[in-house]
Amino acid sequence: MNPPFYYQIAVDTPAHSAMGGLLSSVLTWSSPSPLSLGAVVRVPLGKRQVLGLVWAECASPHDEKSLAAIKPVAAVLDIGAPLGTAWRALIEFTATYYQRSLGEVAMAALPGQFRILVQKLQDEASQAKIAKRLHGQKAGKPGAQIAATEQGRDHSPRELTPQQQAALTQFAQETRPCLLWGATGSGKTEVYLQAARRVLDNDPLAQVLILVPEINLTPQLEARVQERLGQYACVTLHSGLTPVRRMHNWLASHRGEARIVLGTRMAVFASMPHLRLVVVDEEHDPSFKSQDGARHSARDLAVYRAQREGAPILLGSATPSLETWAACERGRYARLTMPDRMGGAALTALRLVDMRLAPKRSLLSPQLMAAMQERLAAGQQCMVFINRRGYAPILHCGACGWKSACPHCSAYRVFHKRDRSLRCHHCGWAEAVPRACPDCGNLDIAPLGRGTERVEEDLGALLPPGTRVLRIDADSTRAVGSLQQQLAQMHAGEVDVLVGTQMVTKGHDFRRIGLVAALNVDAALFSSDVRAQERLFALLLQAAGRAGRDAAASSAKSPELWVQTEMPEHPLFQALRQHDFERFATQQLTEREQAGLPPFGFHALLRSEAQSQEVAQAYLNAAKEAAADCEASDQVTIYPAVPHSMARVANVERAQMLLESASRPALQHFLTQWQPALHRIKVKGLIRWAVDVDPQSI
DNA sequence: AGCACGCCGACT
DNA sequence: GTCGGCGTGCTC
Repeated sequence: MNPPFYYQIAVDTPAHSAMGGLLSSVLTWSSPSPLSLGAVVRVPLGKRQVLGLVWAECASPHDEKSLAAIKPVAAVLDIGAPLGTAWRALIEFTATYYQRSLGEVAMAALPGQFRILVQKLQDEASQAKIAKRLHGQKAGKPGAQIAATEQGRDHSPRELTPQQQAALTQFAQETRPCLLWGATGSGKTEVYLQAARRVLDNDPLAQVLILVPEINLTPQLEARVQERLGQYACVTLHSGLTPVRRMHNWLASHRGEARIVLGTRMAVFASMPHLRLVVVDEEHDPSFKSQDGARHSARDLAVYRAQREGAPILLGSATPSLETWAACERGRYARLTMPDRMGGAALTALRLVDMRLAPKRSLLSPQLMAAMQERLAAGQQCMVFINRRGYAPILHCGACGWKSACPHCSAYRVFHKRDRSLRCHHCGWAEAVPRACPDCGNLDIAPLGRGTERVEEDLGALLPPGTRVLRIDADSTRAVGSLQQQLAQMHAGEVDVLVGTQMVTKGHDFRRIGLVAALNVDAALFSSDVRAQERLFALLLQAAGRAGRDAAASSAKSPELWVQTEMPEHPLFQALRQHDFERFATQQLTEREQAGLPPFGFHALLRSEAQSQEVAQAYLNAAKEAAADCEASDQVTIYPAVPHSMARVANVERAQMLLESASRPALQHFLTQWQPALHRIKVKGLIRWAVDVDPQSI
């Protein structure tokens, strides 16, 4: 009998070892025969069987005790080739940079269906069955839902505008990551597709990764890819796919069969053995930053991955993130500029309404209503954007002051008139609207503020009878396909006025919209969130881009973006008026440099959750004390522990502590040193804690 | 995270 | 006398 081989295998056991660190989730198993690094395996762990990834070979342990604990690997999942060196490097980088265990990151990056297969099939113990499900070969049907490859159709390139051609040429010559800074309607998508075509045409194995911020944007880009690059197999990866389908698409990419992978942030972890081009569309979008588990930025990881694998990367946006913009200024990234809208479409004009002069508590100013009526009379459509769904954000009793607070969260429940409910948008707690004030019995309880439902109602009352108002938000689009159906109604001209949340500002071209109005934007101007203004600028410019793509074609009045504000003199609006992102970015970056904020300083948050605020903060305070002994702690400022801005959600109190450093490597080094101490701290009643590197908001 | 073991209150 | 509450602790 030959001596067994020993391997370090990554498994999902958060904080297994009190040592913490990268390898805290890597344990040792044996195998009678050699295994490939990157092989996906099933291993016994305690009483269960779990998914594992072979990470490294290791020597037989010398001490008897740990040798006795080692069990053999139970099975190897046949996924074709093992996961490659580059993929494993991406996982290792992610785990290190975002301070998570290797196993957690690796298991989250693999299709969830793998875990289910391991559990389902362990009693059947049939390798053949596992193989069959992995390949999905039932009666000759192809496993992956790969878009049909049509050889016959004409997929010849579309003629590019000179600025598109220039951007493409420059991109082909660049070795640095490239920002494609293109106005809304300048044709960024066509540049992505041509760049992809070049790569795919020249290399029969080449694969292209395209990331989009939202699942809602995949169908239309998929259609464009199908139309322009239909001869190449394309798969999507996003949370809307069934687990089995996602696994098949993932495997198609892993095997190199899918030449184009199109997806949301999860797609950055697709195994792509022949990755030759990465595109990140709307790179500034906050959705690229994961808000659960390992809080990674898919955009930043895409940049790392592309550079690591020598693939060119194109980051597209009309309003780039200030991080990306600063990287261009420093020459780390190249900037490709496309200022002109295609077909010479007119720039949307900004109209500011000074709400200090409007009647108190009115939301729709008379000027805005008059302008909308004018547009409607001219046969144009209007869009009203308000980032609040429901009827009113608060229900309020005028007699005793009762407000519709959520019993489980530090938030108010939103009044939804449609189903007469009070709903908490944070924990989901819902109740029927009380007939009278629950505290004093007063019958006269009133909605406070406005959401999409109420704006829809107001518009119905204020606009001429017969005006067709449609509302699009998370509530109206709950059913599958309803978003597409509602958008189609809008395109078909069956709607005069569209009311919606953020959802409607992204990606959809409504050619007949002449006027876009943004309501209730002032909160962002006064927010303490460092990125609030950046997000508002992007949102408003994006909203402006929804209007007037056809304006040049008709003799109609040029398109307008209406913003109602109590601070029309704010510099953000002055830059927005000129569609001058550069001016806005320069001004913001100057402020951030002076304040040492990103991208001039670097942040991490230590977050904690407990039944009480005291316990949550006690953990953070203990962590702060332990920090003094860590290397590089002199280069890191640790701020006092404070309650999270939404302190309680679903009866859990949340606290956080900000860390700041002028040096990214110093912060990284410090965090790595700190990690074991964080694991060692025991505070009674603590539910969980986590480090969030490069937090989106603080 | 699971899933054990383990040590104290209300049931057949 | 057992069923079961969830408090600590381990998983190669």
